Amino acid sequence: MTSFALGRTILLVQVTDKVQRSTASAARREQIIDATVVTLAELGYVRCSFVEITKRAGLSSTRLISYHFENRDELMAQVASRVLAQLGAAVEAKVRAADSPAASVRAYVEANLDYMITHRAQMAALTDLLFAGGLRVSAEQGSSGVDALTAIIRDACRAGQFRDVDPHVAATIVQRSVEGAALLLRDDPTIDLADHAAELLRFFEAALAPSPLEVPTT
Amino acid sequence: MTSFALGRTILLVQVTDKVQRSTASAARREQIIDATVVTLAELGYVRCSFVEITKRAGLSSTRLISYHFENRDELMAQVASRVLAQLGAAVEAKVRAADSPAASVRAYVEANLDYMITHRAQMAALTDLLFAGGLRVSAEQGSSGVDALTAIIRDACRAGQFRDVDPHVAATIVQRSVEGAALLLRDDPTIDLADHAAELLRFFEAALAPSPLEVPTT
Amino acid sequence: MTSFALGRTILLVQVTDKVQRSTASAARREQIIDATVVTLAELGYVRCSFVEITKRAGLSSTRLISYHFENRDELMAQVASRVLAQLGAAVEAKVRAADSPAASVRAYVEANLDYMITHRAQMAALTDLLFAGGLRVSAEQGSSGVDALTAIIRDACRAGQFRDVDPHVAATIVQRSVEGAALLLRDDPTIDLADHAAELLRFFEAALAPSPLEVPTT
Amino acid sequence: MTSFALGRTILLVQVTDKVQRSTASAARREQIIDATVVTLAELGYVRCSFVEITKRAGLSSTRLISYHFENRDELMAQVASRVLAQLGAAVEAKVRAADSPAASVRAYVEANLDYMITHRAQMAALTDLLFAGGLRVSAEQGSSGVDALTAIIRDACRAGQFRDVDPHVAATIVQRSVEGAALLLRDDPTIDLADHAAELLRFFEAALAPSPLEVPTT
DNA sequence: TATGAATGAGCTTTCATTCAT
DNA sequence: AATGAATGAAAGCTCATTCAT
Repeated sequence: MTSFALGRTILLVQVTDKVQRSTASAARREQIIDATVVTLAELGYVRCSFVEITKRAGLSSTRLISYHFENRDELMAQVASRVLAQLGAAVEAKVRAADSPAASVRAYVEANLDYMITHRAQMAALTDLLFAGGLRVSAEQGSSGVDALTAIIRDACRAGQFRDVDPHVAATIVQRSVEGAALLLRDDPTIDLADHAAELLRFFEAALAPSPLEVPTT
Repeated sequence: MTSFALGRTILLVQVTDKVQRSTASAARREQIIDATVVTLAELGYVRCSFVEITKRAGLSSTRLISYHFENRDELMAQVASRVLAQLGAAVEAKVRAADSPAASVRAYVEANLDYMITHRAQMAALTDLLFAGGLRVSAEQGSSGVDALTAIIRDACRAGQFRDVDPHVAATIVQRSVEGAALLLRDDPTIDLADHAAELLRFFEAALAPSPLEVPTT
Repeated sequence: MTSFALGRTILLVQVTDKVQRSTASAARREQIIDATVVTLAELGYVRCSFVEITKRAGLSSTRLISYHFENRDELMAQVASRVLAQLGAAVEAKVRAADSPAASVRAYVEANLDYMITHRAQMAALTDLLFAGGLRVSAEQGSSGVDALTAIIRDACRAGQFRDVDPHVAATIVQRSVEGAALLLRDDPTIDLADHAAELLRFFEAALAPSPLEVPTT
Repeated sequence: MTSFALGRTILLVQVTDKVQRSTASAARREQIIDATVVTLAELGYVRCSFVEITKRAGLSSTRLISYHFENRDELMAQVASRVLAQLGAAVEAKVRAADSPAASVRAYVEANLDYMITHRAQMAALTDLLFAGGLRVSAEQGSSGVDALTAIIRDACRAGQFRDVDPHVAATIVQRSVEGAALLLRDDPTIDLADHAAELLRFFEAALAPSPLEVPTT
């Protein structure tokens, strides 16, 4: 749902879940993915080896990872995909519940920061994958956050509910600021993101609010 | 000058230029740093190995790198330091020449984007180092574009030249948006950043412009 | 029928067809053997792994191969046995139909080359197994084209229909030249083997033709 | 010098000796190549691992092999190249010393078989590389044996010293028969190749000798 | 008859680094 | 200042095979 289309882009997050898998296998994959998230958050992409994942997952050997995933890249892509889906779902739910453009933007920002706070390992893993791992998020999965925001802002502008801004640029600015919060959190895990979110929203609301003088000047 | 104090923070950019070095040695170091910039831009942090740097520098063996730099981390820190200094100098010069807060912000954004356009490899290398490489800019080095921006915005707010915003949050938003441009450039090297810069500035100027209803506090 | 008793001799082609097997099982084995022939021809002995065979056979897992064959060696031996039997039958039929020693030799060479042309994958697989795979053909199986040829030539020599040559050496030379054709075919699949066969026969007929000065010993 | 262009052909023996190497390094490489020959002869291509080579070479670690050779393929190619060069030199010397076409053919056959007898490990290694290893000998290195023979036979035919045969086919037959001897030796290390050589030569001399009736019949 | 899951042993290769000149 | 040689550790991956159902 969110973009995070940053970093050196080499791999593509491509989910191939069309492959039929048994329940047991799916559970194993889940287990491995979860352990990989933890390992990534703890050691970073470079040191996130099969051995370390195996330790954290309590597997009998690294061979199990090779067995369940095509290769390291596929595993990492699956991890990113999983986290992105989770984050996307969380954000989408809150945005859908909003009843005005301003509320949508608010929901978008808050939902993102909320996820960051409550899913620190997932965020750390995701950031690492996208930056250090050189993972490129596929178009669908990656840009939908900015795209959704763009649509919301565009509509609000047309309806006169937002000031006349370039919707895509505005959406990008919001997105970057949201992403920036993840990095603040990384640098200082004790930071109060709720506060930061409030400040961001104050700024964006002021920036997007229709100017009282605008109508007359038109 | 710029912040970029993001990413997994493991290392500190610590410049050891106090050590006296011969001219020949300095030239060698320069050559290696340049090749490292290219390698980072091309392969990313993870795959930027001594072997790859050696190839691009045309060195006889990786031994030369080990000889001139304490270790991989020192080399990377030197690269970051070098690029940050260059970028900082470029930005600082233009910001100093500005004669108003609005002009300062404009200069800041434009100078950053200008540097990105004209120094793509350096920018790619820097982003990689700071995001993926987990480099933390030391206090002196990264006296932070955000901090400078914050000061500018704070003064402008007090003088009533900017709307009453949280200066640090505003500065952060500007900084993230500027950094985001680097990523746009990476994803699409043909993008017109000048255009993007203009749009960003339109947005920020509107967001920061003093409300006509606000009474200057001074 | 043919020799090919070459190569690093480690295994013995040992047909275990005494084991009673169901029709379904037999069909599966056939399917796997066929896929193995294709894989051998395509990738060579060393890289002909269960995984690759499985892909080409369209099996669900390599486990099916382990299930139907004792181990890799048995599978390979079965493949060799199958192809050798096929080749042997083809050659034997034509040689039996010949009505003179010269015609027999001609039939032998032509039948071999004919098989190579019409069964390229089988031939490639067989060559790989016998040369690279280190398969040794068991006595029964490989009652050896060389032996058959030797007998033919010996009889013809005694009857004065062939020049007085060492029958076994002559047979070996013919056999090697025939095998060599398989390699020509492999190096250049567009080669005209019929032409090559004709040239070979011209040579051998001249070499074996009784000297006009020799008096038939019979 | 000789062809042995048999087997699955995947790699190319390509000597890149243009690279300048120090004496010590060259000695190491030689040592490793020699140990590889022994290992190949002893275990075959498949089981000829770096570990086994290291044991036989008395190296401190397999890392030394990686250090001195680009990769496994390069090592194997170097081994083949080395043996082929040695064999080629031995054969060439004796063939050059011959003073008639018949003597040349005799020298060629004898020199080849002689090398096989006196360099069994080398021959075993070479056969393995070309068959099991899927090494393809480059044009220059590979076919020069057959080419040289072809030229000799062609000249002799034109001069009336050999019967009118297809020179290339005749050369190929000789070459295949010579190669066959290597395989005889492999199957039965106690075989008397000198005897075999003599028999081969008797056959070829008879086959190539100008027919006494030929002139009149023309 | 078939299959999913698991496995241990082994492979080559890459890495930054150190020893010694 | 430079270099060749060597190195240990660790990595991901492939292999045929076995356990269990």
